[in-house]
Amino acid sequence: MSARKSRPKPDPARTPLGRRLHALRSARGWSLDVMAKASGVSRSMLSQIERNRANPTLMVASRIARALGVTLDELAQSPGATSSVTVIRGDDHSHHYHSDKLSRIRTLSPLHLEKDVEFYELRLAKGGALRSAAHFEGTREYLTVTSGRVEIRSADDSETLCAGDSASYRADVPHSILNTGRTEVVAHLVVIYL
Amino acid sequence: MSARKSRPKPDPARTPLGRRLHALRSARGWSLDVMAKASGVSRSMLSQIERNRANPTLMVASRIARALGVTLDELAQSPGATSSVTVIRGDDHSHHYHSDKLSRIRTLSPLHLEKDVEFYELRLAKGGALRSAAHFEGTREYLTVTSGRVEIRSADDSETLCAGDSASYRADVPHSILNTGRTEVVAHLVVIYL
DNA sequence: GATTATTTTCCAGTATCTTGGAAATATGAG
DNA sequence: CTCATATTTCCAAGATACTGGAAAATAATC
Repeated sequence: MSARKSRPKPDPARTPLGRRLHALRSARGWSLDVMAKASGVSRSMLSQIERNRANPTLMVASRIARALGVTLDELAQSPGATSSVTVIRGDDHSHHYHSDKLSRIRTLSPLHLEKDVEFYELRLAKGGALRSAAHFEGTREYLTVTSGRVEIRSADDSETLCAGDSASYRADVPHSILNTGRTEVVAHLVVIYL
Repeated sequence: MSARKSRPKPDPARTPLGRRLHALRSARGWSLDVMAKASGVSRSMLSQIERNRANPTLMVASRIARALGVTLDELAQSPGATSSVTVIRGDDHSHHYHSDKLSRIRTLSPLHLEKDVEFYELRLAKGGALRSAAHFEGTREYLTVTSGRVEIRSADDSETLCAGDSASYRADVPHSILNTGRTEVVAHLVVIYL
């Protein structure tokens, strides 16, 4: 029949999951049935997911991703619509540190490290800033402020951190760390290549 | 009371998701209520997920991952059957540091950090050692030796590092860092809760 | 120990995920 | 066109995800 019952589910669905799944499946010429057998998820379910009439459980989504050979993030997360900065407030007692007059970054792990982790000690004089271009996709930075106040900018998000605060944010977009306080900033930075 | 209703859900659950979530949450000192507000998922749901009494939808899982600042894969994927010890040789120039006579660990990130990353500065006097019990499953440590020589032991593997070398290894098994050289060891350690 | 506050778990109730099988639609052959 | 086959969508039915508030357990304070 051509007439719908009245649009069963308006489904605001900001998730492009359905479209993504359909693209991936049809791209490799799989029918719903084939896909069902490959993933262990029923044809009905797959159909509903593709039409955005249901958002699957993590378990089902995981099975689908595995059958397609993609990661969950590749399947679910929109290219860059995820949050950029996550802030966790720490307690107030700032660690006392000796302060220099110059801004500098000291590498605590070998430069150009062939690893997926690097870490640094950061010192920003008043007004100093560290601006970075986009790193490899999936790169993430973890910053802990030991003293001073800094502003983190990643993509469109912006957050201010005080002594004791920590933040993690995407580093695969242009990002910067700014000293917005009146005192020197001492912080420690961990960069993780996913 | 003490008597269970009869075990409501045996739940074969090969997914360590609950444990992972609990680890990540408690690692940053968040209560269910705080986590609920941060993620937009109800306390009840979070509690059930942690106890493996429910597997969330992709939407809910995504919210949780975003609140924690981790990717969906980091949250959901299998613990990662990666190798135990991975060694990367660095160049020789060791950073010069002043040496103490006593072994000690200095925390560069707030103790009981509300993050899934912690890092320390390690100082081991001659013959000193740091032995750790198993951490949460999926925990991994990244060690960079600034000076001295250390031996890393994780599970059955053992590797010796010199100044400038880095190593990553599983920390969800008993592991230890030993000063096997004649000089003091200075190293930096990053602990990541997967 | 008692009281208060905090955190976690339990408990309906509602919404919806998930599935097997039945309709509907599309594709092909003769 | 008719029939047969393949693919997708629709449809009950059962299971369970998800939530808000109550109860239980835990921690903190006096």
